[in-house]
Amino acid sequence: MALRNALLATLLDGEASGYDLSKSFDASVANFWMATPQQLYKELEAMQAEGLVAARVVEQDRRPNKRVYRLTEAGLAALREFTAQPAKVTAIRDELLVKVQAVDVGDREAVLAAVAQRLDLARAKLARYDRMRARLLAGRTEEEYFDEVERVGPYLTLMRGRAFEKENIRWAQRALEVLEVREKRSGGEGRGYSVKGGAKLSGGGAAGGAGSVGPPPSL
Amino acid sequence: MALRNALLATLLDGEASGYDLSKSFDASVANFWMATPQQLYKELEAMQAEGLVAARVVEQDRRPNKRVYRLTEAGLAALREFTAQPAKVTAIRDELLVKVQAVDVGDREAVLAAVAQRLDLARAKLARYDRMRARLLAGRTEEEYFDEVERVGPYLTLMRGRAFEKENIRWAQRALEVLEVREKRSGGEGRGYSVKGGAKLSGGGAAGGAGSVGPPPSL
DNA sequence: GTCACATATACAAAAAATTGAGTAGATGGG
DNA sequence: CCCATCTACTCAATTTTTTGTATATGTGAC
Repeated sequence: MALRNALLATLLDGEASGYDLSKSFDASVANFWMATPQQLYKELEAMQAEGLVAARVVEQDRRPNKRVYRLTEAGLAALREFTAQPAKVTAIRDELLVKVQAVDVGDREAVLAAVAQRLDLARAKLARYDRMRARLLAGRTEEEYFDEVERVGPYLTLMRGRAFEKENIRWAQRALEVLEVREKRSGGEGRGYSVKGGAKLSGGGAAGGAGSVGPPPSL
Repeated sequence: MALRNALLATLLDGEASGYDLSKSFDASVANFWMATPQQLYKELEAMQAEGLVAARVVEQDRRPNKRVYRLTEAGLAALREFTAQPAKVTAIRDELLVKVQAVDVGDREAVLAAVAQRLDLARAKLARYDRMRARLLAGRTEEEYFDEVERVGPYLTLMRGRAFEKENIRWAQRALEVLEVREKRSGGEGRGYSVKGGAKLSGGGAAGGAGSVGPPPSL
C-alpha cells in the first residue's frame, strides 16, 4: 500500500492520466518514488474501485482516449491518515553499490563504466531539478517563496532529490579517480583474493564450539 | 536475483552465519542493501543448493547451533559475472519523502516527528560510519590507505553511505526549520487545499492540444 | 523465578514488483 | 515510404518482498 500513498501525494498537484503519472514515476525523473506503468495502472484501478480517486475519460482526436484521475475527498482523507502514521525505515537497494563493494574481485572496467553511467544520469537529473527549482522560485528567494506559496512539500522533496544527485556526482567522481589509480597499480592480475583466505572472525558470538563437520560443500 | 549478489559481496568479508548476515543487512548497518532475516535464510538456502556458498554447522554449547556460510569458487565466479553486467537504474522509494510531499494537506505534527526521527537515525548511522571509517583507515590518510589495502570497494561504499547520511542530516534540519515556521504562519486550519480546486496551471508545457490536460509538474 | 530480550533459525500466506508480452494509431526523420 | 519513437494503455506469469507466526535456548534485570 505504499505506492498508493505516493500516487495520492502526486495527485495533489492536480489531475493526471496514468500515462502522465508513469512519466513522473519514471526512474530517470522520480526523486522519491519509482514505479513502472504496469504498477500504476493496476493501482489506479484499485484506488478508483475504493473511491480514493475519480476518473473521467478524455476523448482525444488523434490519440487514444485517456482516463484522467483526480483525488476524491476520501483519497485526501486517506493521504492525511497516511501522513499521521509512523514512518517505516527506508529501504535502500543500490545495485551499483553492490558492484562497487565487489569491485576488487570483479570486472573493474565494467564497474568503472557503471559508475560513469551513474555520474551522467546524476548530472542530467541535477540539471532537471535545478530547472524545476528555478521555475518554482520564479526569481524569489527561498524565504519569499515559503512565505507566498500554499504548499512547501514539493519544494522540500525537490531539494532532497537535488542534494542526493549532487552527492552522487561528487561520490562518482571520487570513485572514478580511485578506481583509475587502481587500474595502474595492479595491472589486472594478482588481486590476491581467495575463497580460502577470506576467513575472519565472524560476529564474535561463536563461543568455542566443537568441531565443524556439516554437509559436504555441494560444489 | 539481486539480493543474491548483495549476499555474495558481503561474504567477501569472510564467512558468516545467517544471523551475522541479518545484522549486516539490518536496516542500519548495510549502506547499500537492506533485507530481512527471512529473506536471507531463504536465499542462503537456495544459494547453497546452487553451490554458490558452502555451509558448515558450528556446534555451540549454550546456544542453538548455527550454519556458517562462505563463498565457493562458483559463488565468486557468479559475483564476477554480476559486476560485468550493465547495472539497472536504482529504484528509490522513500516513504518519508512521500509524507513530506503531502505535508501541506496532512498531519504536520506527525510529519515533523517523522523528519525528526529520520534526523536522529541519520546521526546514529553517520556516527557508526565514522567509526567504521576510522577503523579502516587506522590512522592512515586515504591515499596511504588506497595504496596499502587490497580491497577499496568496501571503503568506497562506506563513503557513499556516509555522504548520504550527512545529506540526510542537513536536509532534515532545514526541513524542520521550514515546517516549524509554517506552524506559526498557518495555525492549523485554512490550508486552502481542496479537491475541486486542485487543478492549477502546471508548469509551462501543455500547449492547448486536443483536450489535453497538462502533465503534473513532474516530481 | 520469571520476564523481557537476544540468538538462531523455519514455514507460509499475502502483497507487491518485475518481466514480458501485446494492441493500435500518430508523429517525425532520413 | 519506412522505421523508430511516442501516446495510452491492458493482460498474465513469475519472482520478490513483506508480514505474521513458531521453535528453542541463553542472558540479565528485577
